[in-house]
Order: sequence, then C-alpha cells, then structure tokens
Amino acid sequence: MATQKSIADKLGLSISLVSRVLSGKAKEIGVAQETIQKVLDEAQRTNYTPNSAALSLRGVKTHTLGVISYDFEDPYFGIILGELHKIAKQRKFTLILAGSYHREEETLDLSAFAKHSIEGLIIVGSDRNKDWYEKFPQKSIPSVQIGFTTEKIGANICIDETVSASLIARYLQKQKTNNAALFFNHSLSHETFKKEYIEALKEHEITVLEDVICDGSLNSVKSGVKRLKSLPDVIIAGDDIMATKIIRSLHELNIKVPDDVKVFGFDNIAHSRNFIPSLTTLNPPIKEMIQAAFDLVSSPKASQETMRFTPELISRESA
Amino acid sequence: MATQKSIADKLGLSISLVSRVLSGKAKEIGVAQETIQKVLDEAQRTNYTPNSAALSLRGVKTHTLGVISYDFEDPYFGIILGELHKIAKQRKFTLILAGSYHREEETLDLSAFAKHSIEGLIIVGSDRNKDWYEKFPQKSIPSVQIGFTTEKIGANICIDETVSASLIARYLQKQKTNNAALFFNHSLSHETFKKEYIEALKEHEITVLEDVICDGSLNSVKSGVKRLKSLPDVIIAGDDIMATKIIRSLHELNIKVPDDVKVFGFDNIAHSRNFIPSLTTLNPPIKEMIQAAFDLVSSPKASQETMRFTPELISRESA
DNA sequence: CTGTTAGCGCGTTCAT
DNA sequence: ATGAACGCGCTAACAG
Repeated sequence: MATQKSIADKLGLSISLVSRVLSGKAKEIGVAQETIQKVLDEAQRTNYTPNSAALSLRGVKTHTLGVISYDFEDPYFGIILGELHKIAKQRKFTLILAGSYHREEETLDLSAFAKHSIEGLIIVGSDRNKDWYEKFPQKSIPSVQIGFTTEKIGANICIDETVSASLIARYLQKQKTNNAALFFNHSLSHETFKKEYIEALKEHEITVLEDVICDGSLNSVKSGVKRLKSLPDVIIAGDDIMATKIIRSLHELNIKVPDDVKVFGFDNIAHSRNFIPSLTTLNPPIKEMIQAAFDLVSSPKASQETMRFTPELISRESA
Repeated sequence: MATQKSIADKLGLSISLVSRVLSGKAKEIGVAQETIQKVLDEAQRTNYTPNSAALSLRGVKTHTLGVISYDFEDPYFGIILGELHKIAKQRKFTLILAGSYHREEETLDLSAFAKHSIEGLIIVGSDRNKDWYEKFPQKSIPSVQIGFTTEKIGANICIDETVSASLIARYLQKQKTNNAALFFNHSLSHETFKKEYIEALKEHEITVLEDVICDGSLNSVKSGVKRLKSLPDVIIAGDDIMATKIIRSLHELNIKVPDDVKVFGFDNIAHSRNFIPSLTTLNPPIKEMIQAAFDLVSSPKASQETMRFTPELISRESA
C-alpha cells in the first residue's frame, strides 16, 4: 500500500510536504506548483489511499455514522437503509451497523461503534427503553431516532399520529362508516397511533366496537377475526402487513373485502398496491423523513428537535 | 474516553502493563494477580473500549466486514442483513455498508471500506460486472458473493438453478400441465434461472408458449399479460413479487388464479403466504446460505469455493 | 517554500 | 514483575 512516506521517499521530499499536498492544503500554505504536480502524479501512479486508521487516530473527522436497527424484517428497513445510504454516499459518510432483536431480549452490542469512532447515531424504529444507552461511551455525539420512543435521547423523526388519525376518521366518516374494529399489536408505534385513532373516531361519531390486540402472526390475526362478535363496517389495522393478514383471514372465512367489511392499513408498503384488494392506507413521506434525519444527525451541533411528518391518505380498494 | 493511558495514570502503573492485561497477555508474560485485577476493575469502571484506529494502525485484526448491497429494496435484503448481523454479533464482527444502484448506473463507493480497514467482503445480490473491483485496494481479503455473477472474485453462494428448474418442472408435470408462459426480467438471476427452466420444461414435455421479458413494474407486467396470445396452463414468474403482479394484472382482467391459469413464483417472501391466492413458490434456505457465506468470508484463508443450495418447493394455492 | 518534530492509542521489543 | 521507548500513517506546530 502506498503511503505518504513511500511517496516522499521516492520523490526525495519530506513527508509533511506530501501530506500538505495530499490534504489539499498546498496552495493555502504555499507549495511550489511543480512540487505539487510531482506529488499528485506519484500518488496517482501508486494508487495512494489515505489510511483512515491513522486519520481517525489523529482526530480527523471520520464521517462515520452508526445505525441501530430494532427490526431488520420491517418491510421498510431496506428502504430506509437504502435512502440513508444514498444520502451518506452523496455526503461521503460511512454507515456502520448495529442492531438488536427485541423479541429475543438481546442486548445491543455497541462495541462496533466504539471500535470505529462514529460521529452520529441513527436509530431506526420505535422503542420503549434505551437501557443500552447507559453504557454508551459517546453520549455527546448527535443522534436521531426515526420512530417513537418513551426515552428520547436526541432528535426525533416521526409521523404525526394526531393528523394521521383525523385523516382516517374524516375519510371513514365521509364514507358513512358507523363503527370500527381495531387490530393492533403491542409495539409502541401501534399503541401510539391506536390511542389517537380511538379519540379521532369518537370525535367523528364512529363507534369502536372492538379493540383486538394480537402479535401479528397470521394465526393470531385469524383467531382475532374469528372471535369478532359482529362484523364492523371497517377494520383498522396497525400496519399494512397486519391489514393483509386480516384480509387473508377474512378471505379464508369467506368474508369479502370491501363488500362485507372494509380494511384500512398503514405504511403503504410496496406490496399494498398489488394486493387483492389493493390496500387503502396512509403513505408516510419516507424520503423527506430520512433526509431530515440525516440532516439532524450529521450537523455539527447535536439537536433535540422533534419533527413530525404528515402522511398522505392513499385511497384504493380495501376501504 | 478511557484509554490505556488514563487507566495507567490513575493506577500509577505503566501503559505497557495495562496493555498486557487488557490484551489478555498478562498471564502469559507474568503479571501480579493483584495488578491484573486492579487494571481490570478500573477498565470496567471507566468503560474502557480499545480504540480501533490505533489497533488497525498497528495491524491488529479489526474484525470488520464490508457489505455491498446491489439492491436495498430487495425484499430479502433486510432478512439477509439481519442474519448477517446476528452471526456477526455472535462472532464479534462489525458490519460496514456500501452499496450501489445498478439502475442509475452509479458507481460503487469503496472509500468506506478503505477508511475502516475491512477484513472481508460480502456482496449481496447478483451482478454482471465488477468494474469497481479494478480500483479495490484490498484485493487480497476474503470475499463472498451471495447471488449469481459472471465475474467471480472470491467464494460464491447461490441457489442451484438446475435443481430448482427440475423441481418446478416435475411438479407441473404431475399436475398435467401442458404449456407455460415465462415472465422474467433482465437481471442475471432471472436469466440464469430462465435458461434452466426452459430446458427442464422441455424435458418434462411442457411447451413454453411465450417468453415475456418485462422490467417488473406493474404496468409492464400488465401489458405483458394483455399481450399474451393465449392463456397458458401456467405462468412462471422470476420471483414472488413478479408473481403477485401477474396475479394482480390477471385479476384486473378478470382472469382467475389458479382456476383459469396457474402462477408459480420464486423466493417465498414473507408475503406469499398471505397473498390471495397464496403463492406456490420455491423457498431458498436463507439461513443456511448466510451462515455459509459468513463462514467463508470470515475464515483466515480466502476461498474460491462455490456452494449451491437447494430450495424447497412450497405448494400453496396459486399453482 | 520546505523540513523537523511531536503525538494521537496501542502492542511489542528491550531493558531493568 | 514492571517500565521506557519505538513505530504504525498521518497532520499540525514550529523552525528554518
């Protein structure tokens, strides 16, 4: 591997001179044009790449962000990571990954972040506690969470649950919906929205007949559907995946959507357009949210800001 | 941040002593048990984490793997990354992310890998060329690609296309299928499978009526379906997403699956069980594949091995 | 305009 | 059983 020393030796110059040229500070300091060119040429020829270890040891900015994911199987995870990566690339940032599996009660491994010194932290997903943050050695770096939390540690990007709820309630009211059943799971995100939904529905004179809580597996959804005392006008699901499972369950019980009952989703996952029936749902402005998240976390000063984004109602076949 | 120096100062010991203890070489060299304990305690108390920059500068193993993704929106990307992360965590490896967008002809940014010195490379997805590899500075590190490629550079993990094809062909033959239409896109993965499918179908006396190539958008799939000269017994899709789009298109044209035409998928994405009709498809042994990939890339000696995995046929409603 | 020096955190001689 | 000194590759302060 080519180093500044190898270039300096070859050219009979000093290392620091080479350093100046290679770090672009040649002009500023005043280096002979001819020397600059020689160094540049030799660097080019030998395929010189700065050694990051040395740089970060010297305290030079590493432009490295840590990403924590709470759920790799979230259908949006890939999209979010893709967007993050896109912006990171534009701005010459590197992404390092950590994650945890809530369900298995695993603890978050932060050694990855300590190992490479990260300059910002992006948390993807909602959570209820940040026990791992206790031991986090770099508490001063800017951080942002994309999702809901009960333990805010930095900036926060989420969807406006109040606006979302009234969007849905108004839509359903216009369709002369009188009553609804709710299918949500135990996640903080579901619970946050559900609370607002219940209120907004009441305000719009829609009765919540039942409030089903299930873990989201097809089986638990189906048994939830089976146990419904009566068929409501609409079933509101915590997310699109839940919605498809509800529709699938109804289908297996020979109940038609939307003729017998409407189903409302949330997320507008790629799949929702192709599903039969296609899903009426709320579309979060993902790109804008990720963009904002990146801006918050890559800025020099740590922010505590909370930004709420408004989703768009996508009216399709299911409701 | 706690460093060896900070611990040494606090305890009134020398840095090198602390270093020996912390790098586990205390016993070997002969350090007083009492001293060892003091250092360990102080390290614990101050939350000491070794600085990777310093380590890699000294040439110590960083246990860092680079991950290249060709498509963040692939429904399997999250699953794969989740599995990779799980194993990485167990074995104390760190994952660094790079990626590219084939469709936008973007080039791969490898500076992320140069910055943190990676010890292995995992490529997720199929590709046709590795132009970026020309400029890759660390060609000697072990690498593995999960997917097909025409330009193999290290180990390779993929699905056995021949076995897959005969699995499908036999299944269809048993169902008295006489003819088929193929819906595939331009990706190397699709093309690889398609070639084998055509051969296997011929061997099992199933006529390929049409071979539709589309980009995978719902529109292009639908117009492909519309242009079908006659309805085949079965439509074989390159992947499950394509299959759902085909079924959706057929649905919009009032053609029933599987009554009027069967549809066969590939991938067994999470969604395929919930789709209406549920998808008959091939299920790749993802966990085993990822496990194998990780073993290959994290082993000290770079391997050129190619491992082919056999999928399992999941018979559901669509075919 | 260019060279010398120091030091970032760590493991490793070589001394003691 | 412990410490001092060196160097990995690099930049910045200081000195010509």
